[in-house]
Amino acid sequence: MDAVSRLETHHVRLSVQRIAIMRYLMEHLTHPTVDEIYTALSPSIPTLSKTTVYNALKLLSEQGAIQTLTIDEHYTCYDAEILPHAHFLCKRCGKIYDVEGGVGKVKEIEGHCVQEVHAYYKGICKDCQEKEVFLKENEITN
Amino acid sequence: MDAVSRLETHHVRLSVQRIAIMRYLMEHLTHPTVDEIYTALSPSIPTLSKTTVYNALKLLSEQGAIQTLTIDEHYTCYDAEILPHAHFLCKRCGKIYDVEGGVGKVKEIEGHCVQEVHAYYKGICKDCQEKEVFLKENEITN
DNA sequence: AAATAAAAATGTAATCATTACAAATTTAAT
DNA sequence: ATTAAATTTGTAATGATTACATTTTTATTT
Repeated sequence: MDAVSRLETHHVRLSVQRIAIMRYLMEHLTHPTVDEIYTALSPSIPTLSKTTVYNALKLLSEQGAIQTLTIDEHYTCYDAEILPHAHFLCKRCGKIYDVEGGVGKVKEIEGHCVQEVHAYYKGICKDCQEKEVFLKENEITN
Repeated sequence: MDAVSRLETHHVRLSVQRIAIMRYLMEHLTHPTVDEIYTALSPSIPTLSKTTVYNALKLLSEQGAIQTLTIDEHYTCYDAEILPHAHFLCKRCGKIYDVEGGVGKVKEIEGHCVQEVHAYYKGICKDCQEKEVFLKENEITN
């Protein structure tokens, strides 16, 4: 499914900016931030405003076309993968990984209507653990 | 277990401010924000600085004496309940509920070392759904 | 108890992500 | 082409969080 179809499916009116943002997210499943998206699209859309990126992401998220991740305390990031899945935030490098499994999709829990299910894991990722071993072996400190 | 013991268990050096903050969190499991804590403790500790609250919460969280919740996009809140449990954020009223069950405690997932497990649900809480019915019955709009 | 050094608290200023808002532009329909 | 509504844009404001220098507290030693 392409970006335009995704927007139409979720009843988002089309615009050059929205399509570009939606497509960027679908092609970059790395959970980018507003700044990353803005910086990446600025060259091809020179008039693009950061406010537009904020507005578009807010709308897309509200309409369910994308997912908003508030895993990191410092900034929000976005995910075009809308099927329920869990994330892993590396506290060392800040990278966010998708992980298999995670919590099941419940519609209701203890009387509350569940619209979104988020499962967050935090720790030290595989890559950083390997670097850690290397650093220790070579007596290098941070 | 009292506040002082909790701090000592997690190797946090004692101070009047840290004890007060720790005790406040243990007595108010409502996931308060920095502002709520600061406002609540200011009368009894008139010299209290908001920076101190930030510093203390950061340290307590790093030491595992409390849990930091980044469920809400707008502000961070804190929880003295450190046993793994899931939360439910009501998108209507902003209240955060503790919910039973949630994700299991895994130590490792796909090679990543898991230090914290967070499960977030978002939706409309029971209370708000009931108010919604009331509003519709009486033709009152937001 | 006085002296000393380390740790912690304090207050102000700075930072930075996000939002508000008004003006300009674009889109879609008539 | 006209018109109205929606969208984009840029600037300014907001507000949570952090940096940092100073002051105060705490714990230890003499």
